[in-house]
Amino acid sequence: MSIANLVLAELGALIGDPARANILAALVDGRAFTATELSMIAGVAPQTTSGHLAKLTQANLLAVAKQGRHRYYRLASPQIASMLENMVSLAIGQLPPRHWRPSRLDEAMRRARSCYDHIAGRLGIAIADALIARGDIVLGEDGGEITAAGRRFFMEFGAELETRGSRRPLCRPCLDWSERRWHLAGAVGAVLYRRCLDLKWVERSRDTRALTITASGLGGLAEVFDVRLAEHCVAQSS
Amino acid sequence: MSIANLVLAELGALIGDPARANILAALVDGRAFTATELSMIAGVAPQTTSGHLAKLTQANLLAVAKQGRHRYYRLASPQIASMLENMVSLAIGQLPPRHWRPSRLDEAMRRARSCYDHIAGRLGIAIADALIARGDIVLGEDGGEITAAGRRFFMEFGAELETRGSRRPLCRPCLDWSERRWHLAGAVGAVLYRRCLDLKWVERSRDTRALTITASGLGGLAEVFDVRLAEHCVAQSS
DNA sequence: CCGGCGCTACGGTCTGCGCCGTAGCGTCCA
DNA sequence: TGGACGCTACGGCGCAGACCGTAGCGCCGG
Repeated sequence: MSIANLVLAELGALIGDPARANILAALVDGRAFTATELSMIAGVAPQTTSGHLAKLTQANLLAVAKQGRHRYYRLASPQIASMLENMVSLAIGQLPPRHWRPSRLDEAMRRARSCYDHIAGRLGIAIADALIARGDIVLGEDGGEITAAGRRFFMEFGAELETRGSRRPLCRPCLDWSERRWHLAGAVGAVLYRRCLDLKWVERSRDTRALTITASGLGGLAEVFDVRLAEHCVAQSS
Repeated sequence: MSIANLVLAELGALIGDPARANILAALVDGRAFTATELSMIAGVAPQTTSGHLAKLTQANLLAVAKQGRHRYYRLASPQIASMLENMVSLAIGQLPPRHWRPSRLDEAMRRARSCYDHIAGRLGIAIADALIARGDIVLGEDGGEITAAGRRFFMEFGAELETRGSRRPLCRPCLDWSERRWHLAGAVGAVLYRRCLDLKWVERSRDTRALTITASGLGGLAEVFDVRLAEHCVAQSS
């Protein structure tokens, strides 16, 4: 059949290797890592990792930025992060229904995590729900729009929406693997995440995508988004 | 890292084999095929195909139905079709920008095709646009809703929405690989497709997912959905 | 200028798995 | 009931590719 499923097979094969899957999964939070860091993450030697990175880059899945003697690799586009989360979401769903014990990390990830450059997990969904419920955002078939009220809110909130020139979709749904629902991606998702970081409402951790909600974040989220997360939803320690 | 990216690698590896990718791509239109038919499609011997089908079934990507001495394989869920189209969409987008000559088949596929059990391509998007523009459907963050007006329209249109009991989402966006926009999936997409088939507005072809828009379909679509497809958008021959 | 470091290129090894030939089981028809 | 057909199980072949050791190329700091 046509070229389409050749491409499909190639893409699948790229994701299909455990080392490469580790690399891609590590980059889903949007951060850039050096080749050596990724080799640690992937669990293989730097030489092998280099080959993997070359393949992924040639397929335009990764973008690379030289900085001195380091090479920083990151996902080439947010859509790729969405697709990966989508695949994980579906794979977990299709998994044989053995009830695995939710690990502590998994629980933290389910609560709130970064997905490329926006927020996922229960927190991400709660924010999306709030914005939609109050009419600030309408998700359309090709990504959705921000209403006039929404623009006003974002301005008050201190989240500058850069609408000039960027061909990036303002607002796009991204399927959540833990909650099996959609959260906000696109420029809106990015600017919300950035603002929450600036306000120190959430903090990213060193080596995982899980986000911790701070005490001030708990108050702020409740006030601004009417997001009332039960106490047990906030990290106990830290 | 956690179990999530092991699952990711497994899923990728399943899709990553050319024979299996062919099989999956053939099933994306929602039809069920026998093992032998799929072996022809995949281009490998029946024994090999049998192994592939077993793997895909064990991973819950395919569902199988025995009928006499035949075994009909189909995708286990519409979400899988969405994910596959999503992957193709992204892979084509990431492709090196060599301008390939659009083949006749590709053009037919871009015009209108079936995607699992709903309509994709320019036609699918036009219908989605129309329904959203007139307020029959509002796509929400977790799939969208049908308005009261929408329910009225569907009833008049003769498309029965089965809301009882089914846990299937009524309305869900599905990314279109040719147009790079969202079209309607879920129960709404299915019932629309079914109705268009019943009305003989579109006809499926034997061995491809491309749909041909009939003359009566051209009129009906214009009348009901205000979809005005230019003449050259309708199949010249046949 | 030299040594250390990050990264990549190349060659060889080895495992995994895709593939088919043969064979066996169940189903349908004459 | 015998034979054709659809499908799957098993076993051996062969190849792609993942992996690492060695080596070479840029970039940095002293």
